[in-house]
Amino acid sequence: MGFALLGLLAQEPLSGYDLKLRMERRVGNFWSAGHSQIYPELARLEGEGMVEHRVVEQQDRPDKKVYTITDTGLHELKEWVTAPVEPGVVRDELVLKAYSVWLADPEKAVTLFRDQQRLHKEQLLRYEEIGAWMEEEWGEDLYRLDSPRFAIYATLQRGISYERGYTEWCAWLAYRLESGVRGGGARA
Amino acid sequence: MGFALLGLLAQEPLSGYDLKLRMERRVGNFWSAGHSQIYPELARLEGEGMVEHRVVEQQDRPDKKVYTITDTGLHELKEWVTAPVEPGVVRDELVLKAYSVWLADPEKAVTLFRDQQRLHKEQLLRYEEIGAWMEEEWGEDLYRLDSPRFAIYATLQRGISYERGYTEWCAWLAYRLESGVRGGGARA
DNA sequence: TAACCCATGTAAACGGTTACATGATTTC
DNA sequence: GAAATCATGTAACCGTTTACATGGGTTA
Repeated sequence: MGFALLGLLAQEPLSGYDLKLRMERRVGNFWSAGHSQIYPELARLEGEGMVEHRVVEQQDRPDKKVYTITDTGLHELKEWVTAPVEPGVVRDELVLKAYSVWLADPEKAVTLFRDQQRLHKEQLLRYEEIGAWMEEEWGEDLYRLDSPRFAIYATLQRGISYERGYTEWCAWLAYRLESGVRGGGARA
Repeated sequence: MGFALLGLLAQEPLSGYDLKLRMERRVGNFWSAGHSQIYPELARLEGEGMVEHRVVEQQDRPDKKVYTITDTGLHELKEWVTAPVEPGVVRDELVLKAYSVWLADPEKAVTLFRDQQRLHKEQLLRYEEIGAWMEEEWGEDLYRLDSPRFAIYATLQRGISYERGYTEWCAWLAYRLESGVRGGGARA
């Protein structure tokens, strides 16, 4: 989790509250955390010398602690980025449901998977819109390997490929459920 | 987690150890659990009347408890299968790394993503082989909506679409990293 | 004889979610 | 006057992972 915060702070100094807002919107669409995780984690990172903060006083709003990544933190983050990853476990409740779909009423199952197809399709369209916006607004930056915009665009591409795959799978399964056969009857 | 166990027990009675073996191989490729989670969970499910067990004595091996799903358990499982799902958070360490890849040495990053591409490609090929085997061996069953084989095949299809998408994304990113530009230089 | 498989459990640690807690300012 | 935003924290709970624990039988 700490590296998600460091990844954000490597781009710009932010308060815990700012980080919370960005983490709720899902960092790179593939991570998230609530504020109750963020504040203690910032304290931990500061204890390890990865970040430091200064208090910024505000008139109309509560004062805030603005965190900055340190050289140590930046170094650790860089090391971590290219360090090998062990394959993590993927957990997906819908796929687990699919595993027992043979027990279900096919009509209800169709409803479930068509609904999910629609939701993932909507998310796909949102991602594609954002992608088009980035291409227009950020242009050449998307090809600069040392630009954060390139990295943000890269994670968005994974979002697009993920949602496209998910949508297609839902559609495939819903179609099979609609046109399939129950019981010992033959196909064709 | 309980529904993963119920889903397996709906197909056939199994011991805790049998369940452990199947859960390690990832139920439907999208769930897993260790034995330390399974045994207490089975006790909980039995307490709720979802499963029951009888002790099977063996000569050459330790005795075992074989669990069977009850009518209650089967009913609960059926209800759950078509119940709506709240969109869960996807956490992917590699995508989180991609989010900070602009800080990294591009050569090291290429190594990371090419390695991951290869791993996901290999998994894809394994899945596709299994799929081809199922189509050959299970034939018409893959079209019978009330056959467990249909459901297993359906989850495998998600595995295939997932690994294909992942492989393509890794390839896309690695390619960009190989051919990309560093610093303020223009593209083309 | 050492390692591995079968078989079943408990305990500690860890990470994440939900709930508790406070308080000022601004918008409806 | 009520609700939402800004801002920061703690505490309890829950699910998962790792480690501890035992013990007989088989294979290399």
